[in-house]
Amino acid sequence: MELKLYDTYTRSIRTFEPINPPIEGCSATVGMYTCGPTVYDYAHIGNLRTYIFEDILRRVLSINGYEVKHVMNITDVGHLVSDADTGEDKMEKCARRTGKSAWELAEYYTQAFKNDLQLLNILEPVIWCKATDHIEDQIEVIKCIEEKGFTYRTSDGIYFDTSKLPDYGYLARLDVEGLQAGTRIDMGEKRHITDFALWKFSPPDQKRQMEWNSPWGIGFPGWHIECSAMSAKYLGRFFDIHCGGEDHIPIHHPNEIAQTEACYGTRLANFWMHGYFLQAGDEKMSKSAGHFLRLRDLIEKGYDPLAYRFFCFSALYRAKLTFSWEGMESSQKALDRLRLIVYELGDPGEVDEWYKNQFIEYVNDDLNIPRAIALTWEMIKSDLISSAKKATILYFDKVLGLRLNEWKPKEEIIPEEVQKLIELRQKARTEKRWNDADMLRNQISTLGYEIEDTPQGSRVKKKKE
RNA sequence: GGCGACGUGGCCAAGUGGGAAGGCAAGGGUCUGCAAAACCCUGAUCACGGGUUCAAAUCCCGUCGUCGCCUCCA
Repeated sequence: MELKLYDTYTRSIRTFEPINPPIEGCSATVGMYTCGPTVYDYAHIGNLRTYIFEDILRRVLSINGYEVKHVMNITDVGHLVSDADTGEDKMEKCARRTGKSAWELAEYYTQAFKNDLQLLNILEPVIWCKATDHIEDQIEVIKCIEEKGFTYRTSDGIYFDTSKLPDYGYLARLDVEGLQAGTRIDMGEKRHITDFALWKFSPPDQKRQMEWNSPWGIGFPGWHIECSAMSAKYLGRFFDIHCGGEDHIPIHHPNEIAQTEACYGTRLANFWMHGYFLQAGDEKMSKSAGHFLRLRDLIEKGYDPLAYRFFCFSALYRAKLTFSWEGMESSQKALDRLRLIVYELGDPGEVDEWYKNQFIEYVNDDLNIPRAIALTWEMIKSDLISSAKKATILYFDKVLGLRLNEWKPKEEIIPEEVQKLIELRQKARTEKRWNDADMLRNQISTLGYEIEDTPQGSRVKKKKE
């Protein structure tokens, strides 16, 4: 079945074909590079939305029969606080603030990030690559760009001269002259507003925690070069899909493309895909503005990380999604219901072909997960036999990744005090002393437990605060 | 100021030329000693005003509104 994906580069939906045809007897391998985190702080749930989108993409590629070589970078150096290339390095700044070393911080936030991915059931990249582990590779690419004549030197670094690429910024359809006219940022010694640093020199008066020797002097690589260097190293000079957040469309990705075009003459990736922002109420979530929620915050409020994953399924990846606690509650409830239904379906039998094909059609239509979810509910309500429903939904879950097969109703540990009251109430009920029974139910409720009477007897569960 | 996106039932949102998905909430019902849970049922002239068309939520123009980018950001 055809897989259609939206490509930001051409601003159109295109049929996906892998660049490298399959070797006989094997599935085709698809190269996928996803811009990873800058590890100077925790990820917020808006960041995580993008990684969930990329995970869905990867899983959809898989069910289409592709082997996915998924690479994600960890940016642990060189990401400046300003695109004017005049600000500080985020890692160094954070290190100074906390009194820890930049290396320790990078390690700490990398682990925190990986932990979030795991909680969200996001498949681990096949290759993780850290910017600081690839300094030599980055220097090589900068040398190559320099040899081709695209660089110039200022007092604080080596810069990329974007005016030498006629189609610079094509990905974002940048109006370079318009930008130039409306200059709002400090140009420093840059020749053009869109020029960016490839290599920054360490400040002469200051010893940086992270710095390396290079043909141009002691310093550190610019933010964009790592992606060009590492993607070429692991996936080749032209690979299948490059992903990131929508915020990368105007700056980071055009710069990556510029570097790669200058050095290798390719536009880096065949498909450019971008996840759109999670809105926090009226505005977007932002680290710099200081208002953001972490996955941890959701967990502390009693939500399951996978309920957040499910929440992200309510909108297309290419549309903004508004976060609210009401929405979170809605997703948690829906997921709880789905889990119980799936659990009670019993053992899986045969996957239903019609629903399977319908599902693939929806997810292959530029990852229309909301529609796939709607189909899931329809399938659940259909008159298929239980074993077919179970097998079919477990097939869906290869893409949805909700761990539906692992879920079991929680065994409640009931305190003895509550257990006694339940027994008393049961006795009152058999003796039809309804007033006593209701009173006991109130007492149990005060202790934080809810009672559900079923034909098999009373079931108790802890109330959610 | 420049560029761009969006405006679908109470909330989150699919649908982009011909029957307005789905989830949550709400109301009604079945069940229950009463509840709860579960299940069933119910609802939208698609921001507004023009236009194109046999036919428009869907295309075109205008108005209003919201948001994003042009500072770092997923």
